[in-house]
Amino acid sequence: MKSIQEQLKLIKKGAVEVISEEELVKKLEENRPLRVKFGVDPTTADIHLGHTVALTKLRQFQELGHKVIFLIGDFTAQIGDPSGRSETRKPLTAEEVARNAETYLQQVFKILDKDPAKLEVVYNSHWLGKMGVKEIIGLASRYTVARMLERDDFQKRYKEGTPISILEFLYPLMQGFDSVQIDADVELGGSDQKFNLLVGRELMRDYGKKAAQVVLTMPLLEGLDGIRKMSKSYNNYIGITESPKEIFGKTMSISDELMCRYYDLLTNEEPVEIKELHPMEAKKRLGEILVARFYDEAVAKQARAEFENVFKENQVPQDIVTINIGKDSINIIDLIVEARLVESKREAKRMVEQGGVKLNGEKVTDDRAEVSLATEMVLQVGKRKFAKIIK
RNA sequence: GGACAGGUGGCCGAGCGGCUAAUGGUAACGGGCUGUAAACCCGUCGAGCGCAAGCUCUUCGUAGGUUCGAAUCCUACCCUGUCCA
Repeated sequence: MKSIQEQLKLIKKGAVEVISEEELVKKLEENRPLRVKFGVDPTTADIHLGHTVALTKLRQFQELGHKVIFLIGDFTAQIGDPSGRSETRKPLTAEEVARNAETYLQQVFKILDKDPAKLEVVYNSHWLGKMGVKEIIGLASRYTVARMLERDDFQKRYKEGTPISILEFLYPLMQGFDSVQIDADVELGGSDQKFNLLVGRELMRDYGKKAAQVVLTMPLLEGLDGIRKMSKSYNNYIGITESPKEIFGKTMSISDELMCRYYDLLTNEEPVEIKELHPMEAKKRLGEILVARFYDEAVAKQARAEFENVFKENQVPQDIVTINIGKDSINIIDLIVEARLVESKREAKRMVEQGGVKLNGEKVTDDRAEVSLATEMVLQVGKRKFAKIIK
């Protein structure tokens, strides 16, 4: 086992905050596998690169000989969280949650070690589902409104006059109660989770635990736009189950600045080496690393080759959909709609007007053009939408 | 329980009887530049018909109503916030 100092160094790598380091050292000195809690809400099935930041950290804990307690918030997911923005999240059924949790775990196992000594998967419906009103009230009595409003997100919304439901006050409490149940030594989370994690600390003390959990927060990964955090609802994410082509392609479209950040948070590459490369080369490498992580080396190389083929040499991608029209000739607009490359005729027409439509590499400028389907041809709309057209 | 304010296109946010498919910003999409970068510039951005000028349908919380005509006025309901109790 590594020395305390070495462990500490690795644990702190990339982290935003450790609360508190002293307590962490004390726990490490006990020389036992620590129980490292990490919770997710299985509201969506797919995980993306943003999640992998924390997962990678969990993996490090495992490698240091600690045990990850992977908590599926199946109970909380069934309630529906009104938090944040305008759209209230709709409650999921038990089946949906179970299904999501299953696929979620499947993906998580790509990163975490499944060894039961190092990984325990728990569901919070186990204890939360059994709580009675009395116990819930008991839990609620341990925290005050003033303290709740300390959370900057609540504070902001309160000042702005946007709604905050009581349920949202309950979330941190339930999450904290999970820590009590699990007997967590450490809880890991994104930096936006700081408040909730801290509530867990206090609740543990309140429930008479000898030592409260140490809080470790990780930075939030910016999404493809480079501004907002990576999130499904912003549609700026790279999902780890996406095709190699997509992962690679999306990676290539990020800014150089963001690329550095991704290197930082998602890889073990040395920053110096990267700086020496041409940015494009560096980015291709990043794409390869990412694809390799979720698939393998060979697939990564292939994704890169494919990319270079398509964009540098203006070739058509390999795996495009084939559309069977069943007619001898067809109007170009109808063809685009048939091929489902756009959603309406108007949009198809705009595409043609704007010069974004190509047939076998030739730009189509007339929206009344009749296309003869005697031979197989390739239709391209915009930079990345392709379809093979056959009669 | 009472008084007041508000709910508009993916989001933010103007409009407050006809000139409004609805200013502006942002996102998205197309084109240019390039490293399919980013930034930047130009353009598009509800749908159907038409070569086109243009026509038609659907959209401003929900349901009704007034009017030749409503996102705009009235009524009821739903939702949100503020202040008072």
